[in-house]
Amino acid sequence: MAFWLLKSEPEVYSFQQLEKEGTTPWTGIRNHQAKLNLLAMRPGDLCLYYHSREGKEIVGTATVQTPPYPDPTAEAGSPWVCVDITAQGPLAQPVTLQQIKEDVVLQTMPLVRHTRLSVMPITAEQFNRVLQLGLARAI
DNA sequence: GCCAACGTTGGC
DNA sequence: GCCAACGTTGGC
Repeated sequence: MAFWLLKSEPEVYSFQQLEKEGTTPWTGIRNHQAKLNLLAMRPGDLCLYYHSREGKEIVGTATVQTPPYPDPTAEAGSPWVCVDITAQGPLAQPVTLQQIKEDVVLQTMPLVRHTRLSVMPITAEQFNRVLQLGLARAI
């Protein structure tokens, strides 16, 4: 099983929206590196859901439902793909970009250096570290 | 709102 | 095939 981080601008498509819909096709990826990452996804893989710009924090987790398939929002014959993802659950406490930058385990995620990559692989250790930080409740 | 990073486009 | 111009993303 593999672990991923997905980025979305909450004003475009938020984690709350994903929770409401349950499952959604993760379409519209038009970057070749991100596409390669989508192609490596398999059903059952686990994803962290990051809100870029408004938020700048990891807010929840999702699971990959399908293998990669041609993105229906792309021109026929184009190389772009998508997968269906399902909301799993929100973090009790979002993990902020600042926390990520300060954490020895998390600061090596591509999110920090490759700020424009929207689908990126992470390690099991990083996934678990975010869950651990996300369990802490704010006072 | 600004700007850095970076991908894409188009002229040559 | 090079590179300047331009558009987009996303942190600050």
